[in-house]
Amino acid sequence: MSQLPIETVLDDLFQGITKRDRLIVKAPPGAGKSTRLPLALLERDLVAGKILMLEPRRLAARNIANYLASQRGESLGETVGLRVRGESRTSKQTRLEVVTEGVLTRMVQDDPELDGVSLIIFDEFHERSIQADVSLALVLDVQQGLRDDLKVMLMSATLDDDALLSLLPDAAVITSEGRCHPVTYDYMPVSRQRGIGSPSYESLVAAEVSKLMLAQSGSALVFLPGVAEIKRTADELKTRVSEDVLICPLYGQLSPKEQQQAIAPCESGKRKIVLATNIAETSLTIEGIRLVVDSGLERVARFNRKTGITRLETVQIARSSAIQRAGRAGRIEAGHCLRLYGEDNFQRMRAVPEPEIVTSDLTSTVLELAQWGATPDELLWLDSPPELHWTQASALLVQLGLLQENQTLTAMGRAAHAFGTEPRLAAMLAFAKKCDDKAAQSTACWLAAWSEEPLRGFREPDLAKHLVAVSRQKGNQARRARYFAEKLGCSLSSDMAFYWLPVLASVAWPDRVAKARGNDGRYQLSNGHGAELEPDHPMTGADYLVVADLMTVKQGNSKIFVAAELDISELENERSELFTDFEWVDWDDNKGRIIAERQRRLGRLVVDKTAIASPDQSRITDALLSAVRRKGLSSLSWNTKSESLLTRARCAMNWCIGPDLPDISDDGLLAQLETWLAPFMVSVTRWSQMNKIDLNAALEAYIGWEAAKDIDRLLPETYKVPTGSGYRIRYQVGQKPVLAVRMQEVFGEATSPTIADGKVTLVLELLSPAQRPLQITQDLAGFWQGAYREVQKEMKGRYPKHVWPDDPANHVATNKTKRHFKQ
DNA sequence: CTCTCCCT
Repeated sequence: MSQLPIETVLDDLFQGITKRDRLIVKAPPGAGKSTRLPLALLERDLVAGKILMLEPRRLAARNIANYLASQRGESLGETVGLRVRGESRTSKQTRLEVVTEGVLTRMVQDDPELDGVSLIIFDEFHERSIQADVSLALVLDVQQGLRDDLKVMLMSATLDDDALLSLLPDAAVITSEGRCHPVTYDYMPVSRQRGIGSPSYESLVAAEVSKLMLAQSGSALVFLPGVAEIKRTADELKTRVSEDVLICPLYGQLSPKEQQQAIAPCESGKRKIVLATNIAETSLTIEGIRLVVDSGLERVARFNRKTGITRLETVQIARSSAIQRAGRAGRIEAGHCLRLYGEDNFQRMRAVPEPEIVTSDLTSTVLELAQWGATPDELLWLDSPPELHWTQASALLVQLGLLQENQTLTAMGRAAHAFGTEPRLAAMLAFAKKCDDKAAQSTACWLAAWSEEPLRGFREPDLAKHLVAVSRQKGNQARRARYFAEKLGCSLSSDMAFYWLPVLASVAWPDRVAKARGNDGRYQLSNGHGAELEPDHPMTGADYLVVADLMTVKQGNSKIFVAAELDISELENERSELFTDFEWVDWDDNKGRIIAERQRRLGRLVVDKTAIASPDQSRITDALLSAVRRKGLSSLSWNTKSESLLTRARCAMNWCIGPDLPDISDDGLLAQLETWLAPFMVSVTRWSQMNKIDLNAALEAYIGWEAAKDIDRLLPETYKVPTGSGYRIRYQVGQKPVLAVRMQEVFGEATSPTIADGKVTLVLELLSPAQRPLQITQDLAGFWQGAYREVQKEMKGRYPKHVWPDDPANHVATNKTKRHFKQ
């Protein structure tokens, strides 16, 4: 085998690893970074302890580990080991462990000092999965605080150097060439009518693939966004290709054995078409591939903060992914890539994919960091987790009973973390463990296994039927159920505990308990959102459901796919922590009376209520205040005086009085109604009496008598012009104050008048004798000198009886005509 | 026409 490009930089790399603690290895596909590099590290014996190499996918981890072991003439589990979910192949001899991302996070959590580990390699770091970002943050924390001898290496094909270097300024950067045989390209834009989602999309893809197979030699790798597209394309292809062409689907939910079949070499004389998701985009060599067909699409999980639901979206891939996908064609010999989009489209793609941590549900991440005992601002991030997502995730963990308000784990939270599954399911399993009912525990295991990997294409609304079906399956779900059962110390049964099932589901999805809005299948979820059953759904009419699977649609109610009927009183018996008591008072506009009731609530749902017979005055005040809050400040009876005080106080805050005043913005006042408005409502019992409130007095009391006096002095309501008349100053928040006055009345004023101890200049709106606007100026002196001449000429013509002096700055002000003046 | 990937 000829020398790989990475060999030429190995010396730099060995030097880097001796001198620095952090390394960045940038190498395009074919350099040998995931294969030659780790072997070279083992051969050189540069690091004393174990090397961990992180791969983003199980399939990739398994293949690389197998390949590395075979290169050393060993079998897996000797020097080279593997650790992924559900499979651990290591021994005392093991010096290089290939692991997946979640496994690394677990290892760090279980042993923060990472005893015996000397080097951690993050392969394919450019993919920026949330797991890789989180485990890097933890590993860097370990390096800084506990293990200054630990080395970290980030390997990537395409990565924003600047961002990474500013995160790790002292890292050694090693750049390698790639090696790739030449690849030729064809572009074929697909019209919207035949594009993704249209019924003819897969037949178009299949036609192009079979044409390519006729025209070219070798096997093909086709990148499609998801399982549905893969299955339909496979069906279409069967009728179009000859029998010596194998059609091999490849995606994550297939069993390891099926996946292995898809990437294994063909029998001699045969060729194959691999239909893959982006599981095959990196770290995977498939025998005999020299043709690539790229749909240019992928599915990404996008968390909707409003509904708390993660939805899969089909989106255009990034340019870096398009390059990776095409590169698969040139691994063995010169290849060809057909892109099912235009070349201009390729140029317009975003350069690199958006990091998952920015768009994902952070519930698992918050739990992980709480277990670690750090807040996000104490760790290093390439992209910080967004604060709003973080707060929402924390709130969910609190609701699940895993986190305390102070962000530390509860006892149940610590127990849940040990289950190694997503927080909702972990909370449910921890609850099952405590409830000490074997049937409930078995059901909990099946529910967790189902939720991790639901049955695809099983159109069945009843959650119980899903679990029964899952319990009859062999494979991933059964293995996971057994794993959970071991943790709970229970045995698995395919009889579901029907009493417990809805309770368990409510523990996992407390935000998705649904209350009927009527008899027509419309429901309200405890998170406040609307959801509905399909028409003629057998559960229509049930008072309460717990929704295990639903889909948000762009507009209107979410669609409920899988649910269980719930007896709300049973949930109250088993998990009263989910419920809160609440005294609700409000003014009902339609009925024209106070509503006062004691409510039992689950999230936003009112599950029970009793009227409070004769509410006392403070309750009535509360009700009216909540009506004010709903209707806004403008619903109060403002008059000129109170409105003027409020506006002037707000202006004063901007100009001269500063932050001593309480928050008197609309939001600030609405938030403090109890403080400033309530004391003036002692005898108000109906909305119609609200107009009796002296808002001026209330505001004056709120901002303080001294401040109110200052405001009157600094921001007077009127301004006295030289004639002695006072005119109202127009105040508006965010704008300069305006004084409208007839021009003649300010003769004798040399410069623009000011207020607020001279800090603010009045804008003069100068009017004609007939009160028509003539000029607006903030600089009266300048006006007299300049533009006044023109105005004077015009005014002399139109109002000859009035005085229009040549030197207005020093003339006597007047509101009268010449005749009066002469007398 | 409901579903990428991953977790002691």
